[in-house]
Amino acid sequence: MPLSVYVIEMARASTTADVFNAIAEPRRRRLVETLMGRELTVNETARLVGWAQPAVSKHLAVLRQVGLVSERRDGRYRHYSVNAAKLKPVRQWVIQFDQYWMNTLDQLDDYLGELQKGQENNEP
Amino acid sequence: MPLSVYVIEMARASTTADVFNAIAEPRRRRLVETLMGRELTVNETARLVGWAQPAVSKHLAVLRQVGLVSERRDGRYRHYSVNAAKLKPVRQWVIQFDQYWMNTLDQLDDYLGELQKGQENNEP
DNA sequence: GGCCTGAATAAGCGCACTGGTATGAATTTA
DNA sequence: TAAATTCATACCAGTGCGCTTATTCAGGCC
Repeated sequence: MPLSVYVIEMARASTTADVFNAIAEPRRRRLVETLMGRELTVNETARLVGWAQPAVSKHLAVLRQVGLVSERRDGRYRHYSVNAAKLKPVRQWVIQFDQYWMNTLDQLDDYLGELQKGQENNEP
Repeated sequence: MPLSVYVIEMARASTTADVFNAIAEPRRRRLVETLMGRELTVNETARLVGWAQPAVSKHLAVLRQVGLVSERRDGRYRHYSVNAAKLKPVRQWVIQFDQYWMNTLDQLDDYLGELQKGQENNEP
């Protein structure tokens, strides 16, 4: 008699499994872009991107479950904002391979340009 | 009489739709890491990661369809390698938000450390 | 030809996602 | 209290995924 084990068969990782899965959906990336650096209500966001409100709410729920956005309640309004630091695993994973493709001057220039920009934004 | 249109309803974007979806799967990220900077056959790869050969072949097929890996045929062997530059869209998308979370000295240090490493690898 | 190895592909299973519409809950306003 | 606004959630449908096992395809070797 074989030993049976209950296995949760996961056809494809849940969208809320991690940040990688959450941002695989283009519309969720669009939401992150839209909310980055500011705070918007659901309806404001829906108007900006031009989608139906339930679609926005549901995508925001996924982003919230992986911690990419936070919700602040204010009466019947819910203000959403982005926790950009939650993108760190993705950033780290991609950046580690830079040495394998950034081998032309053009690409190195882009890289230095981004660094410059980042430094400026971190200066007092 | 309403105008009917045949719509291919895609519940979730295909894993081969773009690089974001392709690397959402942890095992495919593992394959990218394993193949990065070298060239391995399917069986070599399978032994390294410890999975069955069909699993490796199928994940490699997905990565190949989005251009993340290339296949070089040599007799009955197929050597796979990574096209790291295909990660550029992901890299660009994530990096653009650095200014929103890299605001401590620690994180800036990490950033500069990575730059240093990249520069060294690009020197003759 | 026959056999072995390397690799891709097929079949079957269970599941969770997406979009749209409709509904429900919570809060504010008249 | 009733009406209106904001937002979340339930429901439906169709689809593709990932795993495992078995099979097929292709090339090399005797």
